[in-house]
Amino acid sequence: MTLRVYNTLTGEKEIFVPLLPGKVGMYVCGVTVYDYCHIGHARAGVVFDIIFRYLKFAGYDVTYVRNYTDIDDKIINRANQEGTDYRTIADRYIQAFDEDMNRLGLAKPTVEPKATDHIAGIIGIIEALIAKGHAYVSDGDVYYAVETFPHYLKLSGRNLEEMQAGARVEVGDKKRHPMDFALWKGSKPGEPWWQSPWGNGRPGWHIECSAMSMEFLGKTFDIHGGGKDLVFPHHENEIAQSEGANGCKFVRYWLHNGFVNINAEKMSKSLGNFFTIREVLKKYDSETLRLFILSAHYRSPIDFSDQNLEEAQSGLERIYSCLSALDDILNGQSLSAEIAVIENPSQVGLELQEKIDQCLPRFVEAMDDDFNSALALGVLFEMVRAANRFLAETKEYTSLSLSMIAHVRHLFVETGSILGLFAVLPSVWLEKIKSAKADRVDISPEEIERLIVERTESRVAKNFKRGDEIRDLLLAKGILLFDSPQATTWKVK
RNA sequence: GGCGCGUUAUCCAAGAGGCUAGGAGCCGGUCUGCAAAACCGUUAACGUCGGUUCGAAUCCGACACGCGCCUCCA
Repeated sequence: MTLRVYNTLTGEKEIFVPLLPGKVGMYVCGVTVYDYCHIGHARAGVVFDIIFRYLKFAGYDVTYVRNYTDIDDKIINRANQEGTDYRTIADRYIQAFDEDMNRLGLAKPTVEPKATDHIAGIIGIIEALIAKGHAYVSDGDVYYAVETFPHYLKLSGRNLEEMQAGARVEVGDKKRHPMDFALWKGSKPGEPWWQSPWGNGRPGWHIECSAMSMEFLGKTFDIHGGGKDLVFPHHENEIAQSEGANGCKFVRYWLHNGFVNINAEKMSKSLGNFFTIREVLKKYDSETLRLFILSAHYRSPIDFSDQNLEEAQSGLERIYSCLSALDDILNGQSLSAEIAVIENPSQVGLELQEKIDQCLPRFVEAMDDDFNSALALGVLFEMVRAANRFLAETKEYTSLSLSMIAHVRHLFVETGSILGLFAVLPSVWLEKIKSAKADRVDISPEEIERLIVERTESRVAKNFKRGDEIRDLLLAKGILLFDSPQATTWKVK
């Protein structure tokens, strides 16, 4: 397997070769903890979660660092609004972040450092930058002099002159150049502060990521990720800081995920068109949200809408229904060695065997191509189709067919562990969806059960008219009935 | 204004010079008292105009439309 990744720095897909064979260092920008996370954060979390999982699956020893930026103007503003201190705000939203990511089923990163635990490292880098002439002190603040770094803006492919042309950059009177950015901010009265060679103050945005990545991954490491909106200025500034201070390459592969849109427009706090993760998870199951996110390539924009989430749910239901049927057979059948010493696999059996053989290679091929989860899911849906067909046409399960079914089931466990899907017992997941839908319907399960009993009695008495009336009545309330020889079951449309 | 990205059937969405993507849906069929689920079958696509090529959704150019970054943002 040869992994190829799209590198923002070069604008091309490149063969992934880690710095040290068998090891990967990966840093992903987490969040500034001043509010609840929205679906955009969920996407970034899920995308880098599957990248982390896939790298491990590919045999790498991955060190995955995802930070909390727990000191920042926004946090301070929020604290002032609520009349409390910055720590209270930061801790509250760190906890909320952890809850949200946990519910989304994200694997824990190797390290989750906080900016405020790395003030010494931050100060060290700033000192190095001043010593090398990349930074200057100005009235208690320290600024990075962007003109001293020749590669500035190499990631976003711009140049300083163009940036200034139509720019809305305010020239701070403390700055030498309008594009210079703060490394250290002197604290105003009432603001949190740490001691530094330049007086009491706090770090600027950007520097904490340089410090924490260097602490855990070294001066040069393999992968740095984040949302597209971080390319400029955040990641551009990180490069300037780290490469300016260390004099060596900072990051080998830059990966950026696309936005979540609402009606084709970017979801963002400033536009006010965002949904928090916890809001969405009230309505949709977390694996549904995951499937929705993974059904598009991570670099493309995705449009968040009820219709798209419901389609994702239907798709996931299709998979879980199949898995549930597989489980029923595997749990219900005991292997009888006597059956079929010689088996002639049927046509559907041969098809299924072919899909089984191709499943993992095709899945891996898709993921190797810049983590093409949408294509990988397509492979799994083909597996579902082949398995359903096999189940529908197989009357007696021989040891061969049972082992094929077990193999299919295992493939979903294996690929699911990479995508973070199918982690729930199928019967439990299906039941959960059913009851969640039932909550939205204007009729109680007890009432439904009562009507089903009445309908069954009518049908036994060949009173199909009454039976159909009841079915239509329930259908009008969004309840579908399924008759089988054993019993009548129901689900919400 | 600068830089960049996108436009695939009813909708969502992969693919990227000749090889069935996939999902949701529509319409037939099997099953069923009639249905549903499941399965089978069928349908349909590459924004517009040029160019390169034996062959173009795919490469090149122009145009149109949409979006993003250039200000805090995942």
